[in-house]
Amino acid sequence: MAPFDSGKSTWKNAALLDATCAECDVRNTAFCDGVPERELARLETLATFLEIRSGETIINEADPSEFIFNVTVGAVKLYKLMADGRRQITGFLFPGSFLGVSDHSEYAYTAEALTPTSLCRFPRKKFEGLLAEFPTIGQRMVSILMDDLAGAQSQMLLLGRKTARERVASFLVLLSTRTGDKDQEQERDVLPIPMNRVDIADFLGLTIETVSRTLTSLKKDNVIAIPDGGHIEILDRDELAAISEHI
Amino acid sequence: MAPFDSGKSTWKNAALLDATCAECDVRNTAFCDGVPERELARLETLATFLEIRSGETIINEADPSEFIFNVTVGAVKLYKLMADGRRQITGFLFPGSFLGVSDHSEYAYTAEALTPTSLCRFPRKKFEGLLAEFPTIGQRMVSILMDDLAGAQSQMLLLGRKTARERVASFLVLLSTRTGDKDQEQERDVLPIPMNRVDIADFLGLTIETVSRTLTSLKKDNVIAIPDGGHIEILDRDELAAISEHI
DNA sequence: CGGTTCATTGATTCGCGTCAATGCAGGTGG
DNA sequence: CCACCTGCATTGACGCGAATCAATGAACCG
Repeated sequence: MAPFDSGKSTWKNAALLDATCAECDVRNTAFCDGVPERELARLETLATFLEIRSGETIINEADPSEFIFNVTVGAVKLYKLMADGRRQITGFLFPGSFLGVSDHSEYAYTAEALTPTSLCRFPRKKFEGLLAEFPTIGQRMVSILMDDLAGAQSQMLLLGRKTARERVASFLVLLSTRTGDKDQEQERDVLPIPMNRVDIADFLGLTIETVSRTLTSLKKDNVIAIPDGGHIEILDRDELAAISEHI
Repeated sequence: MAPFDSGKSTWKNAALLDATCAECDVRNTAFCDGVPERELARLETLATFLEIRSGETIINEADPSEFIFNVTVGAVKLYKLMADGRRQITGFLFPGSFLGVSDHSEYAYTAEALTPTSLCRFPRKKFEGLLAEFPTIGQRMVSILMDDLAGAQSQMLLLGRKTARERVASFLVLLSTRTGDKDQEQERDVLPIPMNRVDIADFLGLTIETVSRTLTSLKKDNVIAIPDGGHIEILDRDELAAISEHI
């Protein structure tokens, strides 16, 4: 990646796309599922479709939360920073995920594209109008946010109480449930890993060295294989799940 | 507390109360704020009012999520357990808080009363009907759940990246913003601490010994005072906030 | 009073972080 | 084509912060 390309650009530089809600890949998983088919044109008038390059920032923590987003293609990381640079990645988003959680009127996290990513964007004000107009969106949003909150609780258990080995195993189990639904290599359980070691470490509350050592250890125990940096193959799923919960 | 009293009872043993939504203390902070005044009677037909003793369980992790709750009086802890007994407290709830987050159709956590607690309860199915009937409830719920999610993200930063000293300081700052709004001793910053050291440790991802040592250290540095086990006085709020973010 | 529970304090251990060196792939230019 | 980067991952040596193990203190209560 060219130097002027990394980290500094935002959605404001993003390419605008000419997409439609009716043909959207995540039509039935995002909150749009709460909008009846015949009203999709109405939804579309409020939506803007964006395309983001890898490494670009979508929203910044503590900025005013003017928009909400749905991820339609790609992968996104969410993180919070401390003043001295310590970072906690609070989640990875994949197609269908909601993006733009705010505490009162400010974004609660920074969001950055891990891969080339497509999004649809709604102004928050208009979105609140939509909630009034289509109560089923509210039901879908409550369901989505509760699932996200349940995921956050599980991550708190991981960060507060699990060992490094349990964390890495949990991460792989989690990843395997979130990605690769329509891949052909499903039975061989080869996970694409769109994030680097730094991201994994900052997600698990560890260092890159500990992540690396732990992956090596799992490899030595024939639980996983590492064909290349971008992929991990799960050799023994039951064992991995057992390690993740210390059974 | 008598032995037969601890941990085993649930809301099924709870005393039923004869309360009203109109007179409710949290009428304007809970999702009920989304219901217009004239429709409160309608809301009330769906609500059951409960009173729970200290130490009693309100819901159990992985049980079917039949109900949702609002806390109206008292304090509640939420936690997840591992098979070997390790525990992570994922939050403390105070009056106005929503209770009953579920992952699909199962509760995501166990909830237990820290003090004598009053709650109102709604069957989940009926609640979904309410969402359809009063879209403003959906808006309130989205706002409440987003605030909870933002809080969960902050806690992930704490658990993943903060030192013991930073965690304890963060906890005290957090507590001071959640409790004691209508107390007279506001300016002296004396926090009531409804939870014991084990609960604090399990919330912060530490041990009781580390919590105790850290509190002693903060006391020695004249940042806090500990008049008795149930209270902590904040002597230097700015310093405490600085420690919590390592500035 | 003894008994129980909870908090504090001290001594020691250990898992993971820190520091440092090496490996390895991809890109660039002579 | 190969020498030389540069960025990321791996591996090893060592140190530290928090956990563990253990003892003591303090409050409460039958």
